[in-house]
Amino acid sequence: MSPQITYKVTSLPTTSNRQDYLKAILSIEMKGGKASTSAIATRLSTQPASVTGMLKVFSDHNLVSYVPYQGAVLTSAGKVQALNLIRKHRLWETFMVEKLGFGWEEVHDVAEQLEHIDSPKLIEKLGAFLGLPRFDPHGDPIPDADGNISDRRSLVEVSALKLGEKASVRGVLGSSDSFLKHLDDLGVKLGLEFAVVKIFEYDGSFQVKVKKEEMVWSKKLVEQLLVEKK
Amino acid sequence: MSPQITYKVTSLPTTSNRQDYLKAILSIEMKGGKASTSAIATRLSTQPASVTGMLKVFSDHNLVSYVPYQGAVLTSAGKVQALNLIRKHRLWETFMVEKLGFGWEEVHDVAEQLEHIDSPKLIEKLGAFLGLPRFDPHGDPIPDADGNISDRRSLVEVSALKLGEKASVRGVLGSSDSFLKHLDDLGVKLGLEFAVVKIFEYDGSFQVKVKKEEMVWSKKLVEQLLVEKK
DNA sequence: TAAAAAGTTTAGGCACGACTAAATATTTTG
DNA sequence: CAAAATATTTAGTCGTGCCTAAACTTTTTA
Repeated sequence: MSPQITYKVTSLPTTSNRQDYLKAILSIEMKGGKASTSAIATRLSTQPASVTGMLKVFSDHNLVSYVPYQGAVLTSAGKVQALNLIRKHRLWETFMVEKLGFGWEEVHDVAEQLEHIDSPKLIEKLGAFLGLPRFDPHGDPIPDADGNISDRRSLVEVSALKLGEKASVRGVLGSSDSFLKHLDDLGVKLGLEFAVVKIFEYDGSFQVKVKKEEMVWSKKLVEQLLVEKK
Repeated sequence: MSPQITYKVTSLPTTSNRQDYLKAILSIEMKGGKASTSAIATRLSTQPASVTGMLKVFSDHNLVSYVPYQGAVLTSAGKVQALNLIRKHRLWETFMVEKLGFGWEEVHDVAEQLEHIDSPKLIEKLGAFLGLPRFDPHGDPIPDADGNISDRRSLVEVSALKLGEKASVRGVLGSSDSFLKHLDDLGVKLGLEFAVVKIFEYDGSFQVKVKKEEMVWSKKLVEQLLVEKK
C-alpha cells in the first residue's frame, strides 16, 4: 500500500464577500494587470492586510495560486467561479433591460445582488429564456456555462458595415433611456438579424432589410448600435 | 423650548435571518396561533433563547410588540415587512414556473433566496411583467404592493363549477411536473378565462369554451385546476 | 399549590471579515 | 550598492450577528 495523501476536501463556503474578491481579481487580470495585494485592496476599498488574509484562504482552497509578495493568479477553478459570477451578473442585467424594461444604468446594483443567487438550474433556464445571449445589452460578452467568452472586439457599430453585409444586433453603446426606448419603438431587439441595403452618404443613415421589411436607421442610431457580422 | 426626547432612528439592518423571523411570526399569526417564543423556535429550528434575543431587538425597533412570557405580535410595520417578503417569494415562484418552465416543487428553495433581493423597483416591474397576478401557481394569494391579500378561499376547483359559469385559471393543486406539462400542452395558463359549456356526468369531464374555441378537460384535470369565479 | 412546562437570562463561543501597528521584504533611486 | 520609499505580511483586536448550554423565573396545569 502506498501512503495516502489527503487534501482538503471541504469546499470553501461561498460568501458574497469572497465572490467579490474573485471577481475583482479576474477583472484585474482581464485588464492585463497583475493582481497585487494593493490593486485588489484598492478595487474593493479595503486594506492590503485584509486582502492578504483572504488570499491565503483562497490559496488553501486552490482558487488562486499565491506566492507572498507576488500577488494572486486565479487557478482554473477560481477562474471558473469568477466567470460564472460575471455570467450571472450579465444575464440578470439582460433580463432586467430586455424583459422588465429597466434602463441600462439602473440595473448594475441590483445585478450585484442577483449574481449571488445560488442555483445553476435557475441560470440555465434564465439563459434559455433570454435566448442564450452572448452579449449583454451593453455589448459586453456573457461567458457561456463552460466559461467560454466571446470577444468584445467582434462587435462593431452598424455604421462600420458595408453595403450588403449581414449582421445581428448584440448591444448598444451608451446607456440613455431614450435610446433604448427608441429601439423598442422601432422593434429593434437583441438578436435581430438584418442586411444593409443602402447607405445614404448624404446624412449617414442606413437602409436595412429585416426579413422582408425595409427600414431606415438614422446616423445617430447606426453609431450607437453594436452588431456582430455574419 | 420644551425638552427634546429622541427615539432610536437608526433602522435595523435587514438581514436574511431577521426576515425569516418576521415571516415565521406572520405565518404563525395567519394560522390563528399565538407567536410564542417556542412556536417561533420550532418553526425556525432554533433555540428559544435565540428567539428571545431576536424579539427584543424587534421590539426595540417597533416591528413586534413583545411582553416577556407573552410571545410576540407583529406591529403594523412588522406586518408590512413580512407581507412584502411573502409577496416577493410568491412573485418569484410565479416567474420561475410561468416564464422559466420550472416545476412547482423545484422553486421554493430558490425563491427563499430571491425574496431577499432588495429592490422595490425590481419587484414592481416583475409584478407588472407577470400581469399583476393575485395568486401564485399553487393557488396561494400574492399580497399586493400595499399588503392587501386576496382570500385563498375564493378559489375553487373547476369540478365545483356549474354549467354556464365563467372563471379564470388561478393555480393548481398538487405539484406534479407532468400535470404542469400537460397544462402547458393544452395551452392552459394562469389568467386564462373560460366558461363551462357542458358537464359529462358519465366520466366527470368538462367541456369548456376559451374565447371562440371549445375543449374538453378530463376529470383528473378539473379536480386539480384552481379557478376564480367571475 | 406544587410540580411541570414554558420562557428568559446569563455566559460564552464561533465564523467572518474588517482594522491598526509593527515587522519584514522588495523596488527604486541617487 | 546602499539608503529610502514602497509594498506586503504578521500579529493582535474588534464588531456583527448569530448560536448553545445551563441556571433561573414565570405561567400553566393537575
